[in-house]
Amino acid sequence: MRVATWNVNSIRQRTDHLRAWLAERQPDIACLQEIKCVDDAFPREAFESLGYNLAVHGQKTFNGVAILSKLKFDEVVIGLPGDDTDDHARFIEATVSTPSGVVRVASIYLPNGNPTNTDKYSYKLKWMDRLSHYAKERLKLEEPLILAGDYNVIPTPDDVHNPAAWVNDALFLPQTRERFRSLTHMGFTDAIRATTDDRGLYTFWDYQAGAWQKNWGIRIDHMLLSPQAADRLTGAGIDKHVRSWEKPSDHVPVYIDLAIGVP
DNA sequence: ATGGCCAATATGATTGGA
Repeated sequence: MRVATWNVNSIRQRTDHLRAWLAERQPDIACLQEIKCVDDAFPREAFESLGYNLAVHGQKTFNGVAILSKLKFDEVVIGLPGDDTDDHARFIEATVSTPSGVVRVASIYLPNGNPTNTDKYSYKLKWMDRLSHYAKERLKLEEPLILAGDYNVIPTPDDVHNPAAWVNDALFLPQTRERFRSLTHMGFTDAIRATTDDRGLYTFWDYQAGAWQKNWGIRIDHMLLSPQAADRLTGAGIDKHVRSWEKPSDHVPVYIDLAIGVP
């Protein structure tokens, strides 16, 4: 089974890119972030015609997440538990059945948090605390679980071209990285880091200042695996070349391969 | 790490992104 994640920065602007990449990489499940439209505006037919089922949690103008799956969904959960007043569309979770059992996947769009002297940063930290609480509960199920998405977290200095330039940024502050580590310490595996120690592996390059051309990138899109998923991990990768396509998203896809058979 | 971008909005300027 292949599972992937991609912040597409508007699904309507990236429909053709996503179709091309799906044909190329052939994921069984793809988590999307920043679809930037309401549910009814999602171009469903473009993906249903490729054999994907869709679970969409959209929002007008901003945010929005979705999951595409070749396997049919058993359950879908909309919204991260823990705060009924949070109206941002940043979380959707689904389960599918395989011959070897259930697989649970979440598509996550964690808040950016800048500027850090505003309530945007406290919202980010609270959101991360909610995510930790949810993750700890889910671990008790002892299922293969993949928490995939745009975390807006640079985990270590090896994950950014110029660490010094990011020390005061919400993506790299100690409190942010501390909360990300709490996820790995409770038992989740960062799939990319489980397969390589290479530096300079990035998933985002800013549109501005020629960041792509200079390879000024950051690694902020992650796939965290429960022990039952990590035990079946056979490979992981970043589709960097997609950033060089015409009119690209500023993020590129990340994918994993699991030793879980699909019909 | 900011000179340089991009997307959505009844839009021609503003907000958000990272």
